[in-house]
Amino acid sequence: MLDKVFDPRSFEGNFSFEVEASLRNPNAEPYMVLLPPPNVTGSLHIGHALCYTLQDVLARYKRMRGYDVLFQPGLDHAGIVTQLLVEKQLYESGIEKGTLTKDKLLKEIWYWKEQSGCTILDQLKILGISCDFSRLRFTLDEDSKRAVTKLFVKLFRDGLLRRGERMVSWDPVICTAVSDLEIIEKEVDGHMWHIKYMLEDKSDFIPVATTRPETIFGDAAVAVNPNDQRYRKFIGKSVRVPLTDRLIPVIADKHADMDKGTGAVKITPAHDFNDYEVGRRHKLPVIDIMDEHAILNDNVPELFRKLERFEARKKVVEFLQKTELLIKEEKIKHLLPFGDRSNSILEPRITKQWFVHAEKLAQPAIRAVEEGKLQFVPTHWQNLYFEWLRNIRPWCISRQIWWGHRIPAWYGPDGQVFVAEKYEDALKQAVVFYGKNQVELVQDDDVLDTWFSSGMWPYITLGWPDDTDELRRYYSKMVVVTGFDIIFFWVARMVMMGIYAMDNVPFPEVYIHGLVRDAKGHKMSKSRGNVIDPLKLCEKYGTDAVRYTLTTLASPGRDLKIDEQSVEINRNFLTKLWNVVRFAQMNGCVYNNYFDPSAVDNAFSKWIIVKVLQTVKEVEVALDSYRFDEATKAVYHCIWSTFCDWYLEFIKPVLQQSAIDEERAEGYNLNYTIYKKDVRDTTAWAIVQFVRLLYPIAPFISKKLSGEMGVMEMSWPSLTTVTPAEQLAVEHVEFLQELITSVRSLKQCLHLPASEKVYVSLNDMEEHYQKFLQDHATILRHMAHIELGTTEGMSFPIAINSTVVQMFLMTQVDVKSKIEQLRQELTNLEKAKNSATARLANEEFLSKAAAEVVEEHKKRVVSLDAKIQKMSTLLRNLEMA
RNA sequence: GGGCGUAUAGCUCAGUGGUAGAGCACUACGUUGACAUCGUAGGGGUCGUAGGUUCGAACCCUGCUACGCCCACCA
Repeated sequence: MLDKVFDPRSFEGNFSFEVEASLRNPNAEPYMVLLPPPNVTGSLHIGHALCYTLQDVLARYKRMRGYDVLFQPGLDHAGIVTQLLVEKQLYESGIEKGTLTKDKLLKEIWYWKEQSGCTILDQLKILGISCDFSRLRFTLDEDSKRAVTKLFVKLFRDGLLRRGERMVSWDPVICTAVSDLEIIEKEVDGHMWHIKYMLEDKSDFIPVATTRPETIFGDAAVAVNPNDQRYRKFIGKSVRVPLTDRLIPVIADKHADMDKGTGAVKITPAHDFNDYEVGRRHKLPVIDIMDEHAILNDNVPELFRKLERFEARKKVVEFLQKTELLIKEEKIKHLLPFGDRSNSILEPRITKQWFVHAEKLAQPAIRAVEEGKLQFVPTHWQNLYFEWLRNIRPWCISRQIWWGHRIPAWYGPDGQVFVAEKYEDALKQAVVFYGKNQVELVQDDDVLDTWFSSGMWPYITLGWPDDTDELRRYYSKMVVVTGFDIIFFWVARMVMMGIYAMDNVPFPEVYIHGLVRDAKGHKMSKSRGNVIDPLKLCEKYGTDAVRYTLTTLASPGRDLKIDEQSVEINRNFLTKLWNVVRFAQMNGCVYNNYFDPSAVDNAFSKWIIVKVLQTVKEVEVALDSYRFDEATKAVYHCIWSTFCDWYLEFIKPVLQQSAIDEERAEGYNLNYTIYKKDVRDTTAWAIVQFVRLLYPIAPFISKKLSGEMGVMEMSWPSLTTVTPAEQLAVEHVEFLQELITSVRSLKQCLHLPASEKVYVSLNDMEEHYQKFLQDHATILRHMAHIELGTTEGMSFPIAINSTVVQMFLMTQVDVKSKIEQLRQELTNLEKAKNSATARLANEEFLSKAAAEVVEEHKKRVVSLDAKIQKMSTLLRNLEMA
């Protein structure tokens, strides 16, 4: 027996889903869910909870539908994030940054990974995520290293990867290059300084505007637009770089925009992306004035050396003012690039880096989506994917940090590069290259962008580069569920690298969920203080309630607004289900394995079976199309509004012996012994189906309750077809529902107590309805204190479906308000009739609308007309009474 | 500057051409046997706006407005 009080914490811990997660069925259709590997440093936030819950719903659902499901977990080493975090912790424990050797720091990070890497895995287990933990992979484990090295070498040999000196975005705090995606643009307050660049003979000057006066020492030219009348006379002349003696040319270049700044722009090839290009066009010298920490180097006048960039800026402005070269200073707001990890302003910098020729890899990835081999759900996200891939630039994959995949490249004494999977192979190449046996090679110090290994995740986890059974079986049979914010970072790269290595898309569908926001629609953030901790919610309301809430909020293409109240509401729903099972237990409803839903012989059971099967179908359709919201709503509605509110109320008199005795005494002709058994079996059967439908979403309570009902295995409900006899039962029950609701409503309107006895005449209805009502007189009495047959007292019309029946009342009541209401009802009926009639009078409607629509309108008019006739007659009687 | 999304009841959201929906909130009534974490009934919407297509538009098309997001540029 279940406890009276529903407390999810009392049983959740009893279920571990690891065994079923690891079961493989080689004879079934393969299906894989690829868990986006969380960072080793991570802990579960609400976004993870959503993403992982949806995946778990899919995994469990597919398992129940008989698929061979591989739910693959993993952890990401998350290069920069992890290294920064460990360095910070070491710093807090007294170890200065930069004092540890590379080996020691790596040892510390590995140690820390072992300590904390399990945190998020434990949290996944709390959330009930049923991935196969026995297959857990790490993006930096030995097999991953082998795969990453292999792919790197393959890319290099195919000419898709090269090392080159280019301008990259440089993070001067972490001291590494970063990729375009790791840049966050933020608007900040700044200044625009207008500076005089004096002609060589000091006869005149060109005004130049800049936001970065400290970079004047790197200037190689001043550019003006060739069409700019103001400055045409200066082209070809030389101007002096302020605060120095250096002369630079005035050049004509379209890059100079006449409408921006002063129209004359300083060209600093070493410190600006555009200027770098201009410099190349005009073969200007590249003067690098900063070191890796963005501190000014020896290429600037002595006064400014060793100054940090912002100090230097102040000082330069100060000296420009002193020397009267400063024309004016304006306050402006402008966007600046920040590193997403260090939150420092990035510096364009020329360095040697490894680049992937992404443009080439992107083409088949674009085609895959164009040709429908890969579909985004919802579809519109493909626009974002296309936009990025069609404008993709070379992907800088080298990082000047220590934690990550070491780049498999070695350099000879003259800098010649040898790329190979192993040192020995590189050495062989070098021996051949130099034609001597003794060559000293040094391996590249850099590591790879974290997303390089993540991009390979679909096949790394299946054993690539080995040709494994799993790889053949599950690759391209998987699904990826993730947020739109990593379509570029991860999804696009998995597709590019997947097609490149495997010659096929890794997954045919990718589901993109929304962002979890707070109740007001604000992004959750620590600084805002509106972060919702999913684990705390689980603790308070139960994991199932949290999972259910996230699932029901997952409407396609929308962000999710969540608050505690919504979790509470769904907890209430689970409590309801709990109480349903208690009710079943109290009334001897036990699941019978041999119960045949098509053999039941009473209308109510037939009706609820039909409703349950409809719901099963709805849930299947919903989950097959990633409509998580619809799936939860269908179950919710069927359990609460159909099963609890109606079915259980219908059957209470049957289950309660005293009522049955009474019924017998009155001589009705139903066999209540069979009836009761049918009803008990059906109740248990329905509950078991509900629990099965809910299992993917709320596994803990489902497991618990199915156990209570005597079922352990979690198979998906099987559908049987609905026969005409069942259809009639459905009609009867729906007729009864309408009658009961209308009588209740009528009583309330007349200010009568619900317990007031009323009479319903059978005269106005077809014979099979009469018989049905007579057979179930107890139920009418039980649910609405309705008696059948009498035609005395005050008569009230009740419109049901296509007919109007009469309710009789023995007591005198004030009918004024009811008459008012009935008049309104009559008006509404007439309005509906008129609108349908008007349409039928329209010849264009008749000729152009679909035949069944016209037919439906005709039927509607006939039915409405009959109702109106009857209703108005009865209303007149009432008004005269 | 280019692109995407959203706008339906007080709130959160379903609804892809044929009689406007759900949950919550609200109002009234109701608790001694599944459940007050509840039940019964009820009120509440000119579907952002202006046009167009159509016999018929919340739904399709165009413009506009508001909010959110992505990309690019910025001396």
